[in-house]
Amino acid sequence: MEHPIFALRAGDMQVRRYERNGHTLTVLPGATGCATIHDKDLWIYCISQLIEAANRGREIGPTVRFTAFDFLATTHRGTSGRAYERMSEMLRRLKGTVVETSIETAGLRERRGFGLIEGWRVIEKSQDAGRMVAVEVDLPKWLFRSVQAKRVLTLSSAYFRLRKPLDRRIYELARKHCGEQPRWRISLAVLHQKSGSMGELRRFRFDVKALAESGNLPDYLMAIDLQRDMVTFYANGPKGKLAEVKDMLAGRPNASLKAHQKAHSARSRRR
DNA sequence: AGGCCGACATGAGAAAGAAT
DNA sequence: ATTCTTTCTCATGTCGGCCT
Repeated sequence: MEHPIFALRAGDMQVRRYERNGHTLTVLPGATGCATIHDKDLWIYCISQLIEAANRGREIGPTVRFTAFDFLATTHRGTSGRAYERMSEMLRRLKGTVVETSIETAGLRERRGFGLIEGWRVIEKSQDAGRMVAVEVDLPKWLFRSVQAKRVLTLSSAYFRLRKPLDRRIYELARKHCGEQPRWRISLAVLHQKSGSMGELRRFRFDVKALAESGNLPDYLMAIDLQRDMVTFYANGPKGKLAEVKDMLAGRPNASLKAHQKAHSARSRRR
C-alpha cells in the first residue's frame, strides 16, 4: 500500500484523498471513525495466523478464527473489559472504513471500492453475557490473495512495541522504501505526506526529530538534515548481529521470552 | 516558527475473580 | 492448577488551540 490508509488518531472522521499520476485513492471513515494504525494489528495478526497455518501444511481460507484473548495477548494489549470493547470497536472501524481507488490507463478509468475486512463475527456465551469465546474475521479477497502469494511485508516483532502511531507509520515506510538497501533519503515534506499525519509540518518535523534522537526506530538509524529539511534512514541490517544484540539489551519479546523460559525451567528443576 | 496545554483516546501492568 | 477475563490505576499518544 503506497498511501496511508490507516489514520494515526482515533476517532478521525476526515475524508482523505491522495492523488499521484492519474491514480487517486480516497479513504472514507465509517460512522465510528476511520480505522487506525492500531486497528491494523488485527490485520497483521490475521495474516500471521494464516501464514502459520499454511506453514504447517493446513488448508487456509479468507476466514480467520481465533479467540479474543489470544489476539489481545499476542499484540501486547491489556485484556481488560475495556480492551475487549475496544476490540469490537476495531472490528467496526475496519468494516466501516471504505477505500475507493480510481486508476486511469489508456483513456479508461476504473473505480473500485472496498472495505478493510469483509465481515466479522463474535461468538459470545449467552448465559454469561459479554464473554467472547471466538472471533471470526473475513479478510477481503485481495488481501487474502496477497497472503497466498506471500506478498506481505514481514515486520519485526519490535513493531508491536512501538507505542506512538507516528513511529509505527515511519517504521513501515522505512521498511518498505529502505528495506535492505543501505540508505533511503526523503524530504520531510514528502515523508509528512506519506505518513498520513494530519498535523502541521512544523509539528511533524518536531516529532520526527524526537524519534531520530530517541533512536527508538527498530532496524534503522535516522539522520536529519535541518538545512535541507531531509531525512536519511540507514539500514541497521535487520538480520545483522547488531540488531540481535540490541534486541537482547532492549529486552524485546523473542530474546526475553527465551531467557524467561530458561529461568523458569531452571526454577522448576530446583524445586 | 517553536513550544506547551488539554481533550480525548490508547497502553501496561497488577491483582483478583471465573472457568475449565 | 492453569488459563482466561475483568477491574483499576497510572502513563503516554495525537493534534487543535493558544501563547510567546
